[in-house]
Amino acid sequence: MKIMDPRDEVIGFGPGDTVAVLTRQPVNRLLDYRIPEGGGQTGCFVEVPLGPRTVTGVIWGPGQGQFDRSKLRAIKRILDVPPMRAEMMQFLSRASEYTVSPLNSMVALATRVQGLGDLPKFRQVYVAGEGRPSRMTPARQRVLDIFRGQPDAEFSLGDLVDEARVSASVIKGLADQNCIIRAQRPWYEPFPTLDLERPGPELTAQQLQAAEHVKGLLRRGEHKACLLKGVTGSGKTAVYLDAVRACLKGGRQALVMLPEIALTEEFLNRVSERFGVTPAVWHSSVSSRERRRCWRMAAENRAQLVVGARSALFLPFADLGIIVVDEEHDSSFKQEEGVLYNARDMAVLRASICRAVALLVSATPSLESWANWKSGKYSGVNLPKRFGAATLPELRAIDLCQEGLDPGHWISPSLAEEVESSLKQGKQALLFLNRRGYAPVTICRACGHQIGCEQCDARLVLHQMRRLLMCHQCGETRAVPTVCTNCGAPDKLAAIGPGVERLAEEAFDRFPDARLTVFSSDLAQSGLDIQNRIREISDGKVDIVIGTQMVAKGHHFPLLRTVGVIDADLGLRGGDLRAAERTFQLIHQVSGRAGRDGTRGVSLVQTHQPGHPVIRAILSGDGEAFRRTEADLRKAAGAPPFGRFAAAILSGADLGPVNRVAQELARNAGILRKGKIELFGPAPAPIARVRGRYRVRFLAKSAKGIPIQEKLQQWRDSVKVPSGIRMQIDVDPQSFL
DNA sequence: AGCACGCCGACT
DNA sequence: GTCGGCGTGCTC
Repeated sequence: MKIMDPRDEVIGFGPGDTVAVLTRQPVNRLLDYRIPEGGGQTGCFVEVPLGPRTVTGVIWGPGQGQFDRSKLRAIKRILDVPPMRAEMMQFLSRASEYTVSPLNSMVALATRVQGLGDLPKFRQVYVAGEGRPSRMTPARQRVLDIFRGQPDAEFSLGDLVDEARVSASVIKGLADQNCIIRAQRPWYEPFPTLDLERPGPELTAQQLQAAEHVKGLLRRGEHKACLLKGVTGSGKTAVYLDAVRACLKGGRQALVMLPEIALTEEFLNRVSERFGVTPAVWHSSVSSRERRRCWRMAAENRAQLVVGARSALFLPFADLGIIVVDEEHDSSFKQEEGVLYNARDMAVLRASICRAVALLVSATPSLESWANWKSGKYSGVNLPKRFGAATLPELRAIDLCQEGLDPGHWISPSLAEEVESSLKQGKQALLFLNRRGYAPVTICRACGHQIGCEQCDARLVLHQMRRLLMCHQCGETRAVPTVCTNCGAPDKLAAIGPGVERLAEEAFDRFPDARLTVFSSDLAQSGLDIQNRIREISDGKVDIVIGTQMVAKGHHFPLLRTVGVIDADLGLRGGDLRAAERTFQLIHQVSGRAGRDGTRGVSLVQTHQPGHPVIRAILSGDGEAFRRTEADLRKAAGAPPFGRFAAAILSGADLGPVNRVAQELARNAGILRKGKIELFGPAPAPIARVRGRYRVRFLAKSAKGIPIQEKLQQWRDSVKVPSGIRMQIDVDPQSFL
C-alpha cells in the first residue's frame, strides 16, 4: 500500500472540505475527515476521532473520497502549533520508503512530545526582591547570597533548593516577605540567543582551511554532505562550531548530533564557552516539559542550535541550515528498535531535502562515508595534525602468547610496568576493556553448567558491585545463587573471564596506592554524575581509569599518558561484517585519549594475534591504509558499502509458527530474485532467543545502486504474518545478531 | 494501539 | 443452555 507523496506546495482547505489525515496510531493509511470551522491546510497537526478515541495526526493532503461521505467525521481540533512543513512531510515519506517502515510510524517519530497542541503553561521562577527578612537565618542568608551574586538572575524553586541547600519552606518564607519575588514565566521561553560575535579560539591554518570549506558550502547553498576527518585532538569541534556560527549568522538553524547522551554535558560546556549560553538539548532523558519547549522553539525558529541524539533529526526545524553528525562512524546512530534507521544516513537525507549541509565528523570515518567521499558523492576535508603541542601516542603491541598471563589475571607485566612509570611521573593511566560487569561467565565446577538467562539464549554476566547476575540481552537480573542452578552443588560456582569490575580488582592489587575509578554504563548514575567524574579525572584526582567504550568516546583527559587495551581481540571474535572496522575505530579512539597535553602518550595493545591485519593496522596508525584494505575485502565480498544488505528478522514466542512463516518467505524468494536481490536464510539468529522470543534471520543482498525497498516491501506483503509473530526489515543492518 | 465482533470449551 | 477465552478486523 502506497500513501500519496506529500506535495511541494501548501494546500489550504475551507470548512467542510474533505482531507486525508495520517495519524500516529499504527493505522498505516490515510483516513478522510472533514475540515472544521476556521479551515486548515496541509501539514496541520490535528486531533481526530478514531473509533472511540481521539488521536493526533497530520493533514497529509486532499481527501481521497473513497469512503462513504455520510460516515465522514470532522476533525476535532486543529492544534496551535506551526503546521508540519512540506519538506518535513517529504523527509518522513522518503525515510519511510528507505527504511521500509510504515509512514505512520515516521509521523510518530516526528511527534514525540506530550501535549503537542496544549496551550503553554507557566513555570514559577524567583527573582531578587526589595524586602528585608524579619529575622535572618543562615539558610535565608545562603539563598539571598545567591541573588546578591547575580541580581538579575532567575531561579526555579528546585535550583534554589539545590544551590542553597535549603528546604522549599525557606524559599516560601522569603517570598512571603518579598525578599525574593515569585514570577510567572512562560515555560516555552525562547532559548537564549547565542553570542555569535564572541571571539572564538584562534584556529590553525589547517582548521581555518577546513572551516572555510564548510562555510563555502553554506554560502553557495550546496546541500551536499561533507566528511570532516581529523585525527583525535586535531580540533574538529572548533572547526564545526565555526561552521555552525556561520550558519547561525546567516539566520538558519543548526543541529549537532552526538552518539551518546553521556557526551552532551561536556559538549554543552564547550558551546557555552564558545557562544556564551547553553543551547537547546534534545534526547530521551530531557524532561517532557523541556522537550516540548525544544520542539516548539525548533518549529518557531526560536532555537538556533539544538544538541541532540539521533531522534533530534525529527524535530520540526523551521529553517535548518546545517546538521553536524559528530563521531559519525558510531554505531549508536543506528536505531535498533522500532523503526530501524541510521541517523547519520537520515541526516544526509534530511539535509538534502531542506537544503542544508550535512557535516559528518570523525577521526575514523565509517567505510560508508569514506567511500562516498572517495567517489566524490560527499566532499571532504582533512585535519591530519593534532592541535597545539599534542602528539599522537606511541602504539605498541603486547604479544600475550609470549608474555603469559597468570590465570585470573589480565594485566601483563609490560603493561603493569608502563602504568607504574606513568604513576611515578604523576600521570594517569587508562585500562580499556569493553566488557561490563565482573565476569562474563559463571560456571559450576561440579557439573560444568554455565548460568544462562531463562528468557534469552545468552549467559548471565556477574555484576559484583551490584551483587547480581544480569542478562545483557534483555536486562533481566537475578540474585547471585550460592548453589548451582543445575546440579545444586554448593560453593562450586566460579567466575570466568574478565569484566571491568574484575579488572579494577586486579589493578587495585597491583597498584595499591593508586586512586582508581571504574566507568561503565551500568555504574553511571546520571549525566551529571558522569560529568563530575570526568572532571575528577581531568583535575588529576584519579590515577587509573578503568572503563568500557564509554571512556573511549570524546572525553578529554589532559593528564593521561598511558592507555592499556586489555583485550584487542575481543571485538574481532564474533566475525561479523564490521568486526574489523569497529575494533579499529574503538582502539584507535581509546588510544587517542593519551598524550593530549604535549607529553607523548603510549598505548599498549594486548593481543594474542599481533600479526592480525587489523591489529597491525591499528599499530601502524595508518587509518587510510586500513580503510583501503578493508574496502578491497568488502568489494570482493559484495558487502557494504559496495553492495547492499538488508536483514529480515522474524520473531515469536514459539519456534514452530516462526519457522512456518520463514519457510513461506523462503519460497517467495523469487520476488526478490526478480529485482536482482539474492536471499540467504532462514537461519536461527546468532542469539536465537531474546526475551523469550525465538528469532530467525534472512539476509538479502544486492549490488550497489539496486533499489531494493520496493521488492522488500512486496516480499514482506507476500505472506500473511500471523499476530504474535513480528517481522522486521533492517535496511543496511549494523548488527548481525 | 484499542476495541468490538465472533466462534469454541467448562460452568451455574 | 451461557460466560468468556483471545484470534481477526476495523477505525474516516
